[in-house]
Amino acid sequence: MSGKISTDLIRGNTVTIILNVLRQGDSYGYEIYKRIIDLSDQQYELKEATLYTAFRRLEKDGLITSYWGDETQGGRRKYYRITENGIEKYEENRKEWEVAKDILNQLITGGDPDGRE
Amino acid sequence: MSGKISTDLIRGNTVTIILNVLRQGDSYGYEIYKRIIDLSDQQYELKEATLYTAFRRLEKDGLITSYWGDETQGGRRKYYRITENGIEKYEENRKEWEVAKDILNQLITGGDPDGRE
DNA sequence: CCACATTACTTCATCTGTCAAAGTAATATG
DNA sequence: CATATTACTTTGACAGATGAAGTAATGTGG
Repeated sequence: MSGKISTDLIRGNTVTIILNVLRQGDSYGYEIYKRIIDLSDQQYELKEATLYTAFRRLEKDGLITSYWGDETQGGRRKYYRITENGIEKYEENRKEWEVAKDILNQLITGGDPDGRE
Repeated sequence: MSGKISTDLIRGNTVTIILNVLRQGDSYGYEIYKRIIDLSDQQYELKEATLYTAFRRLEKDGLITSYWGDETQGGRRKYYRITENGIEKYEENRKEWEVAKDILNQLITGGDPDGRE
């Protein structure tokens, strides 16, 4: 599993992916990490380092906020919540993806000399 | 036009896009540059610097070869031709894109709380 | 005839996102 | 009690994309 698809094909979608998970409710790093592997049918693993660096950026940009969970006993968990701006950003990115997908299809399969298009 | 879609959404597909153009016949830098803008309906411009750096890489990797055109008068043109390995690479990348597209759709729109999926 | 747009190619420094690696620390399990 | 798993963090390195600057020839409108 994981690493099945080139990371460069995902690049630029990381933020949208994280925001999409958070749209479904507050969550913390490790859970989001697992959720993404799950959503991708074990075909893509967003590495932890990437995930946590993205959190920093998202928080700095005001697209998410964070708070520590109140686990009295044991493992601390830092929860993330999507903001209004985050939701807007998600909607934008989603639309952008729909457009990019079509363009990419055209660029990758367009003008096919084998007539498969 | 151009720059409409984020470059990070295209990243990783540059090579596939170039190989796809060359599958349709030998071509030279500037023509390929124009062709990509054209194929994308003026929505995406692969910058010249990106294109030419990609040529270097592709040639080093044996996916394309190059030769100077015999324009006796004026503007020199360096033509590129796709190799057997290049064609194989294209087929691979194309398949990888098909897979990545589905996974990305799932990751970006999956588990939608608005029930749009 | 000349200024400017366009064709055509090149190089280099910089930026950004991704990730390997290494680490800390607690809990669960056999 | 050793090992796996959960959970979070930081840092350095790398690769691909691009801005910017440059060279040079040809075409074109005035």
